[in-house]
Amino acid sequence: MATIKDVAKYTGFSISTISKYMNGGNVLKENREIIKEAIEVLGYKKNQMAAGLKTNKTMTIGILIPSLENIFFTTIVSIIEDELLKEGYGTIICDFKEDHQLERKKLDFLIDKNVDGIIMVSYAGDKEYIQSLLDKETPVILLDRMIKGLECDCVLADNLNASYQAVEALINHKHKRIGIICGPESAYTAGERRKGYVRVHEDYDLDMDEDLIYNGDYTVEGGYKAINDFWQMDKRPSAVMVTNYEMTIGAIMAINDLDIKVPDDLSIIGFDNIQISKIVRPPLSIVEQPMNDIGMTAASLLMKRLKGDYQSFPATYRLKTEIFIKESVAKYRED
Amino acid sequence: MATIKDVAKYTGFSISTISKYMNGGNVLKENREIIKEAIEVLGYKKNQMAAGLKTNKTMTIGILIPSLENIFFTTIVSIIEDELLKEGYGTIICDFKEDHQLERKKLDFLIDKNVDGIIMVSYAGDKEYIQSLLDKETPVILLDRMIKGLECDCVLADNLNASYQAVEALINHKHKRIGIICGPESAYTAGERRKGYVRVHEDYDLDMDEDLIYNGDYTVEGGYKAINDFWQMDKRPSAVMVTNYEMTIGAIMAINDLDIKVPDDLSIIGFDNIQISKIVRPPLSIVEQPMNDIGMTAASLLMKRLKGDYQSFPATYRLKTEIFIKESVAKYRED
DNA sequence: AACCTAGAGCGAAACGTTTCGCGATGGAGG
DNA sequence: CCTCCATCGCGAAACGTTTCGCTCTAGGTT
Repeated sequence: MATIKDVAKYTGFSISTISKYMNGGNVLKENREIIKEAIEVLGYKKNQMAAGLKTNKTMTIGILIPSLENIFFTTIVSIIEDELLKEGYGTIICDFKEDHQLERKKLDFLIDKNVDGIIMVSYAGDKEYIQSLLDKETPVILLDRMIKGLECDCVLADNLNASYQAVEALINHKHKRIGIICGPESAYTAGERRKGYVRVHEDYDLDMDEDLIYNGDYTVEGGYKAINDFWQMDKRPSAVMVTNYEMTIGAIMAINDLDIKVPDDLSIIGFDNIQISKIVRPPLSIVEQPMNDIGMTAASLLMKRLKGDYQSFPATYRLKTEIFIKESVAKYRED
Repeated sequence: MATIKDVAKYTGFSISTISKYMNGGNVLKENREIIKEAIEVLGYKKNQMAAGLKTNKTMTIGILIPSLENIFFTTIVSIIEDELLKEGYGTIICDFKEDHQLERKKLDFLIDKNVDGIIMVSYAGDKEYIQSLLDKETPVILLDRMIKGLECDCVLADNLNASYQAVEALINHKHKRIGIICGPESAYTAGERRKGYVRVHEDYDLDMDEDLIYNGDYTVEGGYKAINDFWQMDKRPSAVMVTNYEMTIGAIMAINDLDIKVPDDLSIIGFDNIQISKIVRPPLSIVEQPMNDIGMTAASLLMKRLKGDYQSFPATYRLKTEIFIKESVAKYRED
């Protein structure tokens, strides 16, 4: 492998001049050509480790997500990865299998790897630890969920309005008893989505039945159980919205098992994965998060911070969701 | 950040002794204790970059897959990542968005990052380039598809037997006209899955109609079109097997749109994702690849190579698939 | 004509490790 | 008692960069 030394020898310049060239410093135009050619001929590539030893930069970003099997996160990661690559940054992607213990461990691992910055989805929300990273000038971008009381950049979907609009659509279809299958109280997103539900009821002056707010746990089983519970009620809801992908799956399974007719017996709006809306019958209405936007925004915000631009820190980007109403939602009719 | 120097000063030993300790060399037991404590106190962490500069090891593995949005791959990646982490290796994960051009570019990127080894799913199958890596003693493990004419370690599912068994199951249900929705001719996996179809027909002495072998392209649209084509035939198949996940989705969409009754009008076996088998009605029969096995095997094979053990190179691990027959498959009845 | 300044290139120290070869010690074997 | 060898620790060079401060030149400003 050719080193900077070889290039220096080949061209007759000093090592420092080559280094200058490599880093975009002032070098005479004609000499630039000479060096460029030499690099070509020798196949010289900068040794990141050696450079990093001096600069304390690894040109590597750590990405930490709850699960690599969750397409919502991996889609975003894929976008981020591409954006960062354009700037010469590599990414180390870790998942913590939705395990609070592991989250800390994997985060530690990333830090050990000397990443220059971190983009993460935090469940545990270890305030002190993340603060200590920020103090060390390691930029951290929070994805999908904020951490209360922590001053940190954050990019997420507008969860409140997402559920607001979904429930609003149901109200416009004349539904009066609308169920919502929420996530765990501990999850930031779950709280926001619940708020949207509450607010739209207020705005439309609609009575709210606490029993119709189901506290799930963002798992398939949770969604399954929720529908079963709703169906055992004396006064069943005529419509229901599910607030994440896994529970949507579970809800559909329950609907199948209970032979509930959609949308005649129940209207339903799911969450996150547009693809499943196509394979179930009837086509499922869906709230879709702006994954592309989230990825792009997170990447460019991180780049900004890496360049030392801490303008408007801490920034929070709350990006608009989209709602697709399909045949799984119908006008409410009294039987 | 404390360096090895600080530890040396603190303990009174020389730098080289500390280094020796760090790398498991011979150090007096009592001194080991002293050093251990010093490291604790000072919070010393080895600087990978400095170490790597000497050893030419980054302790980083590159993983390259076609798409981060394909749960089959990400599940495997997640397992690999965990296994490698146990050995202190980090992973840089790239996807090439199913784009042959990008594959090479991303691979270059990984090489530029000085990864110690590579685990990849190759579509383009750039024989020369991968050979050049192997020549440079950079271990490469191929996942999911082999590259013809390249001597390289490889871990994949037993695709031939996967489709053999699926079609065999249909034959056992008395089906005579069985359709198969294959992948593109260029894909190694597609060829194997086709072979299984052919072989089981031979073994059971069943007539084979070439028209029932549909050459798809592993996309949702491809699966959709395949079912439509089959349904326009004079002599429709009574059962069909789909040979990847995306086409399975497409096939189900078509079945819904055409109002085909499963399994009365058509029995169907899908591929890869056990989860969708639960949310469609009736429950879908599925061929499942041993993702866990694939990941574990790939990781441990790579570790072996990294340690310089090139025993039985090139090794090919062909892992058994599992088949789950559900209600989407029924006994064939003449109408 | 004298003075400045910006541009261009150079030399050397520094980053934090690993590793090679050497010296010291001490116990085992003859 | 001498030799030998294994164990333990040390010093110094090396890995491939970046960067600071220096010199030199050429052109522009007074």
